[in-house]
Amino acid sequence: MRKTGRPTMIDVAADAGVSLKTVSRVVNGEPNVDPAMATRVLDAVARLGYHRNALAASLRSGNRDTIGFIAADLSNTFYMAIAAAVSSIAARERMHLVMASSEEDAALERTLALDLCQRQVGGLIVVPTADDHSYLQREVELGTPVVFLDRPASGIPADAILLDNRGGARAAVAELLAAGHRRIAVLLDSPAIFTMVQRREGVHEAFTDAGLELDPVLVIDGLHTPKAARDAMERLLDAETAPTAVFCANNRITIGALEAVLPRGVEIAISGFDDFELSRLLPRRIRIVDYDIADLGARAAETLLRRGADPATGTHTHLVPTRLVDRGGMR
Amino acid sequence: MRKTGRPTMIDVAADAGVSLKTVSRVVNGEPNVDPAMATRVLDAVARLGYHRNALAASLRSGNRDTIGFIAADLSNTFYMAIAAAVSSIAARERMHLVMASSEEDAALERTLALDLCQRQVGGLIVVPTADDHSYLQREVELGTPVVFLDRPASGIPADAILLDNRGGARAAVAELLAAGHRRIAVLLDSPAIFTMVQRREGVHEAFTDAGLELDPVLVIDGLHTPKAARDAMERLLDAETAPTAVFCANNRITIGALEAVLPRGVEIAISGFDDFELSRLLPRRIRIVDYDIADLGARAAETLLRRGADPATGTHTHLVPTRLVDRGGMR
DNA sequence: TTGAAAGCGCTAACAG
DNA sequence: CTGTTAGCGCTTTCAA
Repeated sequence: MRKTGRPTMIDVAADAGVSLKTVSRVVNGEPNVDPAMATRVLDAVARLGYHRNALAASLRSGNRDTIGFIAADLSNTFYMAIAAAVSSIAARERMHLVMASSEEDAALERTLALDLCQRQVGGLIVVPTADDHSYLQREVELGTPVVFLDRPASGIPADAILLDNRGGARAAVAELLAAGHRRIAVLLDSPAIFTMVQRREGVHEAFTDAGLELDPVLVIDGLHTPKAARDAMERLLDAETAPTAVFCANNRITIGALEAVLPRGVEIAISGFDDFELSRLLPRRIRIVDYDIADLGARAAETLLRRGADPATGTHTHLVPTRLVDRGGMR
Repeated sequence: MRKTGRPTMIDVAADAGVSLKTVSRVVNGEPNVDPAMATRVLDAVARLGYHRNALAASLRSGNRDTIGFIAADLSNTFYMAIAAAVSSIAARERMHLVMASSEEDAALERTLALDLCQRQVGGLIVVPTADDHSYLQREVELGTPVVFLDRPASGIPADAILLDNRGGARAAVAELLAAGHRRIAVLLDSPAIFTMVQRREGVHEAFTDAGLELDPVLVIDGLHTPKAARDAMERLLDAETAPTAVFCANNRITIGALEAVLPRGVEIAISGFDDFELSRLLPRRIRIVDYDIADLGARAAETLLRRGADPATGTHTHLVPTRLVDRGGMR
């Protein structure tokens, strides 16, 4: 019982009058221990208030029982929901989840990822912000499974769990076109974001499929906050030839657009990617490209655990399907 | 370079032709190292792809650089938001956050907490579900700071960060009374939950202050889901003497009540504890007992870190203030 | 079935 | 400024 004040196996062994190894056996529930001895050890454990030091144990055995999760932005409920899903799978496997946020900063992502590897995580789930992940090559080779989420990795072969961004956006816009809309506004976040590029492609595909063309004036990107989206939407509504419909490329943008549209009470069809809390309570009906967010996290965790077992060969990219649903329309 | 395949300091030392300790110095950025040697070491580090094993390092030094967070229910956005706030403070201190959910299960809470202690966390933030926390007594004595969040601990002296539940509920109901409402319904979750008891007390205080009495028929508790709250609200609205106002004791209940009220378009004042995403977009105006949720998490983290420095004497309970705000009314 | 000894990868203490 | 020697608390051989 030295500097930390915590009793060690040695203390327990001394107290029980057995060897260190016997204590180890009892504490770890190994078989072939004389019941009488086991009792003596357990008594000593209780008396001293002994708790095994899991870190020291894993040092020698090499057991890795924690999963690292690096979100792009923890203030976004999307990533929090994924973290919750991953956490629940981790708990099921008796593993721990340590989470961090790169704040959409590539350098920070790298630091955090490498930091977690130094902490000997059993695996890493990353929502990539960086555009080059070769910095993880070494860790992958050394046996740390890495799964990318929401956005693919580059410069390194690895599993990835992605949404069907293109298909979802395409379906949403195709529906608007089928309803007769021609002047369809498209609001997007920065084109530096993978999902935005994909969703934009989906929009174009829908137009192409219909033999129509998208008016570039109605396409606005770089909308990173609901406020920016609201302002953009207001400008569109004030324009001479206002759109009759709008496709919002993510939930923050949808919210911003709603903030512009609702107070005016203007007639405009709204369709958005990503569901959000309380979308059902909205006063007007909107269409949402929805998907199972818990499934996204769960698949990532499961893919990671499977990788843990067998080595890193034949990486896969999983596409999580989307579906169009009705939201709002209450009152 | 043994079983794990990962190079160790010994490998680096051999490669650089210096002693282990010199490698340690360079790797840890300690001063007083000859630049020439440092370069040689750094070269070897790069050549071998060496990364320091943080677990092994902390084994000897006793450094604890991870914070454990046990939420009551990670599917609740309230706790997720807190986790995000804690994570951000942790990051600022170069610490990691490992999170888990007790799923409102006392036994699980205990298992998780003790588990994290075995992993040598530098501190624990717990949203308590258990009604006895003496199981943590030992760890606290041994120097692991523990802070309770949202609900107080029992059977153990410890810091706690709580909301001003009573004051918030009281203010909300006082306002309804001042507006002339007399038949005020009160919807609550289970009275087994600390916050519910407090908020209920606040409601009673408001009535007492006004020299009025609360009609017990209008008080309904045990509402654990939005659905249950909606059903209860519908029953109240169908009753002969329907309430003219309702106080909802948490956000899930407020949402349920809204689901009952909005489609009917009935006139009833709604006041609820806890803000929620998009409350601003609601079609009708409601009053919310709001507070800074990030502040709640940040205070917990900061209290924990302060405890880390000085020993566990003079524990405090911090009350986070609430304020009444307008929400909704859009459209 | 039990135990002694070696070592996981690193840091701490003390010399040189 | 650099290296040597212990040891952190536990698991892992390998004997007894």
